[in-house]
Amino acid sequence: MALGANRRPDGDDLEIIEPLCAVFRRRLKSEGAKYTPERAEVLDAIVRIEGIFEAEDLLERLQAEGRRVSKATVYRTLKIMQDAGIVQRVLSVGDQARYQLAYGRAGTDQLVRLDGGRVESIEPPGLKALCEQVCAQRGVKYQGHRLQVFATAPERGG
Amino acid sequence: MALGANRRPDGDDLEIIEPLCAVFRRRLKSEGAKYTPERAEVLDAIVRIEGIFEAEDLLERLQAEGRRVSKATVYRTLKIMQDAGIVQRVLSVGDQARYQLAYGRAGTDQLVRLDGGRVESIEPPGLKALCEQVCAQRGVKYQGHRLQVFATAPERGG
DNA sequence: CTTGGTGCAAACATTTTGCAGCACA
DNA sequence: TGTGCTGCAAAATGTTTGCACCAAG
Repeated sequence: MALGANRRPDGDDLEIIEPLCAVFRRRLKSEGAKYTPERAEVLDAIVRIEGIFEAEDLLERLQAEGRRVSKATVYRTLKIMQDAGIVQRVLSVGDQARYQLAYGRAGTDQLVRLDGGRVESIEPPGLKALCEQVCAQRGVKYQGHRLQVFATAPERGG
Repeated sequence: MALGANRRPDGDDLEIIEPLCAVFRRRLKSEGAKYTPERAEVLDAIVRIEGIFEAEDLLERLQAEGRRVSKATVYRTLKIMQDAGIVQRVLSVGDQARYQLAYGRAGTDQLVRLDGGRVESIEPPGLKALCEQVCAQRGVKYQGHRLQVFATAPERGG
């Protein structure tokens, strides 16, 4: 289901879809851009992925679902969404660009399960202060930070 | 100056070059690989860069200095060094893979200048402990972490 | 000598871009 | 109705690989 049309109030993602969609439309309008079905599809897919994804994940997912969205459009939309603050590039462990939903969800800090790929938000106490301190020491202005903590399931027989 | 030959005890990088070179040679030998002049050049360039670099930085630098090392060799050497733990990939802000010396130096945490793109390594005190604590609380095994702190030049008139 | 390494250029994978027709505002 | 958007495929990166000759051990 695309975002703009036929939205029903019973989806469990709606709490996030609704405002996100609005943010996106507002942003698009503010720069004279259009809210097209393709862009809605992309946003919808991103929301449903619920985690970190690559451009190709989106493309595969959309095509597997029979959506008619081209590679070029996925990349173009992703770029717009980055500028709009809807998605953000996250730290990549490997080669490709990876993104995550940046709106409505979470802080910027994550616990990444290396076994399975699940990602959850964390809020380590005092982290922001620590980062601000680093900046203060170097005489630069703190603008933000992002932390990934990597973990695996605890050992059983070890 | 390549690493293996003509080393003199007055260089200020030697304290790091020496053991690194040894580590590299040992590693190469352990897998039946050879210690070639090209590999020495690459290692030398990496040490002299003293920070985060991309493959192309190495290539440019080497070629600007008249070293005869090809792109392919730079990439191949970089891969070997990664496996050997001599360099590590670090978080990329843009598109390309970035590396830094992983031996004797620095961790994975960075201060990213949003104005200009400079990246430098930082070591916020207690960060690792904080991350380990997060893992402990969730009952997972800490495997590592990565932090990026974003900053801009301090305001002057604001 | 043998085995692995090098440079080159072609192959690759990912992301970007030019163009002609199409659809949103 | 006009401007921007789409898909396609070609171009543009950044990285890897095949091959013939060369060098380290």
